[in-house]
Order: sequence, then C-alpha cells, then structure tokens
Amino acid sequence: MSRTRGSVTIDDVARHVGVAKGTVSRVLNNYNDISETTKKRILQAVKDLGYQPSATARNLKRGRQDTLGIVIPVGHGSGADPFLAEFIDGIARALDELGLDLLVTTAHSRDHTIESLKRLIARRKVDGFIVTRTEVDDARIAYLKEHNFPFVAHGRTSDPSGYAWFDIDNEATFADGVRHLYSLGHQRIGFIGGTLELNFALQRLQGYRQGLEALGLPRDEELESVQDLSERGGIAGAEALLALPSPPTALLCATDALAIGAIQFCRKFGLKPGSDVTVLGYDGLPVGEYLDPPLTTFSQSAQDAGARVARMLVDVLDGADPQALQSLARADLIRRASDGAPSMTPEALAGVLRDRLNKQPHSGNKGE
Amino acid sequence: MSRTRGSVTIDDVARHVGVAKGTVSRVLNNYNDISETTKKRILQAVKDLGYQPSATARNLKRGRQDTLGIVIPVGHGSGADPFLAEFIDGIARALDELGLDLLVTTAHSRDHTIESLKRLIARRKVDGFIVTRTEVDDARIAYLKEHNFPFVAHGRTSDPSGYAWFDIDNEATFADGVRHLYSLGHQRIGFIGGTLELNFALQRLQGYRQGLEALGLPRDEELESVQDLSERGGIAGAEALLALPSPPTALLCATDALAIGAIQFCRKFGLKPGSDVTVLGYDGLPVGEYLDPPLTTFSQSAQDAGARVARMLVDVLDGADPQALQSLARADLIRRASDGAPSMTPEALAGVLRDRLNKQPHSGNKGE
DNA sequence: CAGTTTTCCGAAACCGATTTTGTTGACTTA
DNA sequence: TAAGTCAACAAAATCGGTTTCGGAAAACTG
Repeated sequence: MSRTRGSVTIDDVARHVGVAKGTVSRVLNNYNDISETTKKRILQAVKDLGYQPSATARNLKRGRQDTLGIVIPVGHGSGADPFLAEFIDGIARALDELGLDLLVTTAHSRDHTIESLKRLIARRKVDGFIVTRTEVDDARIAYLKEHNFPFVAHGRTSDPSGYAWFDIDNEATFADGVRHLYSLGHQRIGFIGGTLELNFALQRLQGYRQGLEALGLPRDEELESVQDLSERGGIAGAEALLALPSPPTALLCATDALAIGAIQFCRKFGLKPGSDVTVLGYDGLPVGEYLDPPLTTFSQSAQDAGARVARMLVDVLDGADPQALQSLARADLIRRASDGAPSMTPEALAGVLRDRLNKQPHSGNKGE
Repeated sequence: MSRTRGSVTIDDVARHVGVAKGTVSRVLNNYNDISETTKKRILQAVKDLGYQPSATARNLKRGRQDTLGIVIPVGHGSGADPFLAEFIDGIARALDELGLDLLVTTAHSRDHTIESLKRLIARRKVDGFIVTRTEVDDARIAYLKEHNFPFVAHGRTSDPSGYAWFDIDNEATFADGVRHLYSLGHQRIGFIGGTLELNFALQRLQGYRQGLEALGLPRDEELESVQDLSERGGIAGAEALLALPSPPTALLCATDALAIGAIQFCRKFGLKPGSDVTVLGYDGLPVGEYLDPPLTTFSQSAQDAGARVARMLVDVLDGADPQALQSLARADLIRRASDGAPSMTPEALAGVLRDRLNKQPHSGNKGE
C-alpha cells in the first residue's frame, strides 16, 4: 500500500454497505437522521475496512485545517531557545487532546517571519497562529490583526488590546525581584536585560525600575545593561556592571541565559555567586538546577504556557471574543543558591575586582 | 476578510482574465502549451489579485501534502530534550528552503506514538516521517516499513537495512572517548549510560567496551551504570560508580545531561571535576560551556543533523532508493575543562569519598 | 382513508485545485 | 482544395469528502 493509492475512501465504505456516500458521511458526523440499523451497518463497515476520512478532502469542503501554526524566530545560528522547546511541547500536548496538529516553521528575520505567515495563510495550511516573543511594536501581530486572521500571542505589545494574549506580569515579577534582593540586604542592584524591542525585556526593565522606586532606592542608569539575550550577553553585562566604580552586589537578569553568563563571569574572576555577587535569573530552565551554584530564578511553566495558549487559540477559532481572552499570570521565585546576603560593600567588591581584572582571571577554560 | 471566505481562488483569476481555470492552472504549473500573451495576462492577474493556490485543494488532487511529520517522544513531564529542539530547528530551516512544512506531534508512550503515526498517515496529513531516538527494536520503524510509508530515521535499529537513516558512529566515538581518557592517564574508566532499548545507548556502551578491549584494559561490569537519561540519572550513576571500593577516575557519559548530573554529584562531595574525577559528555549542548567546569563533550551539530535528515526524506519522497540513503558521521571531541589527568589513584579517591559520604556533603543546595 | 408529517436516505452540488479530453481555427501538406 | 497537423485553449472529470435538496415510504392525523 503506497501513499494515497489503495487507501480506503468514503466511496468504498458506501459501496460496501450499499448506501450513498452522503449517508456514510452523515453517520460519521453524528447527524441524527439515520436509522439505528443503517448506522450500525455503516459503522461496522468503517471498522472492517479501516476507513479514516482524508483530512485534506474534509478540509477542502469545511475550510478548516485542524492545524495551528507557529513561526519560531531563530537567531542566526544561535541555536534553539530551550524555553521555546518546552513551550512547543506544551502546545503539542494540548493539541493532541483536541485532535489538532501543529505546524512549525522557523524564520530568521522579521521579513522572513511575515512572509512565512503570509504563505501559510494564503495557502490555507493553518487555521490560526501562536505568536511568541512579542515585540513592543510587533509586525506579526499588526499583520494578523489587519488581515483578521485568528491568533493568540504569548506576550503582549505596547497596545495589548484587540487580540487574545497570555502573558506573565513581568513588571510585578521584577519589582518582586528587586524587593527580594533588597530584603537580603542589597542596596545596589544591577539589571541585565535584552533589547527593548522585545516587550518582555522592556517590561522587565520597567519592573526593575518600579521595584527600586517603591523601595525608595535611587535609580542609576549605569546599573542597567542591555545585552544580547544569551549567555554571552550575560558575561558582557556582568562585566560592564561589575567593572563600575561602585558595582552592584546583586544582578537581576531578564533571562536564565543571561544569568548563566553572569555567573560564569563571576566565577571566572573568583567572585562567589550567591555571596560575593547575587544573581537572579528568570525562566526556570531545568538546567539551572545543575549549575554551580544552582540558579535562583523565577519560573513560569513553559509547558503550561504552551498548553494554555493553544487552548485559547482553539477558543478563538470557535468564535470566542479575543478581547475577552487576555490573561496575566505570575511567576514564582525558585530559590536555589545563587542569591544571598552581600558579603561585601560595593566599594570592597570594586576593589577585589579591580585587582583581578588586571591580573589573570581566576580560573578559565582550558584547551581552547 | 475571514478565514476561507474572501480569499481569491483560481476561478477568480480565470474570470478576471476571461479564460478557463484549467488554463490558469497550466500557466502556474509551467505547462508549455500556453501562448506567451495569455501567459503574461494571467501572471499579471495573479499578481494583481494576490492569488495563491490553496494547498488543500492542490493536495487533494495531487495526493501530496508538502508536509513532513515528526513525532517527538516526551517523557512524563520530564521536559523537552534540548537536542531535539535544535534538531527540529535544523529540519525547519531545510524545509523552508524547499517550500515544505513540518508537522510536530508529541507522544508520551510507545503506543501513543504509533497511534499518532497511524492517524497522521490515515488522514493523509503528511508525506513522510522523521523518526528520532531510534530504539534497538523500534516499533515505529517496523510499522512504517510494513506499511511502506516513507520515512528517514535519525539513528539506526538492530537491523539497519531497508530504510534510510543518518547516524553518528556511536561505537567509534565512544571507543575514541576511552582512548582519550586512557591517554590522559586514566586506567579505571566508568561508563554511565541509558536504557539499552535505545539504540544509541546500546551502541555507546558497546563502543566503550570496544575501547577498553582495544587498549587491553579489563572490562568490569561494575563500572557500567545504566540510568535515566537525565541529570538526575547522572547523579545516580556517579554515586553508584564512585562509591565502589575501587572507583573509576573518569566517567564517560552517554549524554550531556548525564554528565551534568555527574559533575553536580562530584561538586557536591568536594571532588573537583577535571582533576579529581574526569567527566566526558556527549551532545555538545551549548549550555555545557557555562558549567563549572565547562563540559568536555563530543559534539555533533543537531542542526546539521536535522537539515540532513530532512533533505534525505525529500529525496526518498522523490523516489530515491532508501537503501542507498544511509550515512554515518563522526562526532568531534570538544575539549573544555571537565577532563584531565587523574589527581589520585582509585584507592585514594575511594578514601576521600568514603569520608565525605559519611559526613555532610561539601556544598549543597540551600533553601530547599 | 385521504392528507399531512416524519423519518430516512439517495442524488447532486460543492470545496479549489489538477489533469484529461475535446474543440477550434490556422497552418501544412499532398 | 480537401485532409491532416498543430497550437492554444475551453470544458469536464477528478480528488474525497460535506452539505443541501428533495423524494419515497412509514407513521400520524382527523
């Protein structure tokens, strides 16, 4: 039996039973104008022949694909975002229960993303989209709204009205982060974030600022470092902030990747993360547990988020009002060991680091 | 403009130009029995109206979906495999160039996997499958072979004939690993692997054994530990092997996750990975670079693997002989800092560990 | 028992493309 | 000049379903 050929069609079933194919279709779609006896005979034949309706044919008539799409932004060779991997896992699990499928595409630039959306829409391969990593001014969302194509966003934009979204309360969470660090005794708190075009990056920075303000701490722009959202960016951010004349004793990072880089930098220069410098991440990546020290981080379940967003999109497709489908969640602080009371003052820290930066790093990679 | 309604069809184009829709179709499919003038007029109309053919309708007639499928095995809540994330990224990139799409499904058990395959095949949603994480005796491959449905495997099975696959030479790679450790001065080398139902896990164990044999080292089953393929498994494996009366001074791990766990265990008991105990991983996960110490590991590019497998599947769909599409690659050793000459004899190591195991761990997580 | 409803199902239209078959007029050819 | 060729397209069949329409028989009415 090859691909299409040989597979049993609704006509085969109809012929086998001796009814019209419309009748078979009606039985399979639970119309109630079929007598019990024919219904039984048809169901039996369906079973005997192993008939399964062709999704393609059904979709053509119905105009639905029973398929959702997601276009994943990927940096140039930067590798997959571990958060997204779990997010997709969550989506797939939810869709599995609903009998839907997920079409995954990657895009390596903003234009490419829009093109992928266009293509998928024009060729009618998906019924709706899940949009991730929303930007403050998001071209995808603008496009989808304009063309009135169903979608749900994971994350908001500067104007969060008129569409369905699920997001974390970034501002509250990062204000909490500041409060937590303050309660540990930190007075100078640095922030390492990502490009402010990304909505969550902007909001986390704002949350950081709000947290400072609420505690009456002064805001110092020197303590805010915007970097690539990667481990490398974390290293650069830590370096920039810790090299300050009066460095922060705690680093609040917008993502775990940044925090991992920051920790790496600290270790490299002999600063003990968790006491000499406190590092807080965000994402709750599983691998954080196995770092040295294990990373204290805010966690939202990526899997839950995926499942939730998927179900929201299904609701939208079923005709729910997108406006009514907007929900904000909180992330929980998972305390591990990268945070603690400061072991020295910013000035002392600066002294220690000044020495070390001029000499060799304390311990580096070998063999490279 | 809502989902299906309003989108321009081939009929619209035909009417607009004043030709039959078959003519439009022939123009778009590069038939050569159309005059240049009508061709131009039609092409212009296509552009003006922004017409894109419906994939559904085309597929129905053609019997092809231009969509590939992948069913991802996911452990019960264990989270997504970072390797798979990059693998999928690679597939998506390759398919993007070819104008194909990728349908992603997750499955949480063997039965569920087969059911997903069945459903996708029966409903004709995909043209072929990419099978990952092959098992020694793989039900998916058996099923697909039996039903003569196109697929390519990433990894082999006990009988690697009759289908297309791409795999790493696990045996050679792990024999290399043993040789490397031996050349560093290690004589007692342990292996932490995964369930032997997974083909790569079995082959890596065999490679480890072959490596020992080639060097004339004795094989000691005590030094082989089979664990869950997770960080947790790595911890358990390290504990089991290092608690031996004569523990290994080097741990060869089947995956990075295992190695990460093993390192965690070492650190917890004050053993310095890279000198007191050497740990070797496999996968080349990006995060390995940011561990303490950075993980020495074998690397294959998951992205390349994905791209490669995708292209192979396209070849199969184009009629290539699967038998001829089998290829074996090598993984490269990336030396970072978790390997080195042993700092003590197995006996000394046992002594150190005996003390520490009975007391408190050297440094653990706090706040839990 | 004739007229009206229901019940149940066959026939056909339809979804939007591709592909096959048929038709037309222009152009060759004998 | 009648017959045959060919280029260029129209018309219709087809893919495998869903849905609309309508009709025969059975079941109710009064």
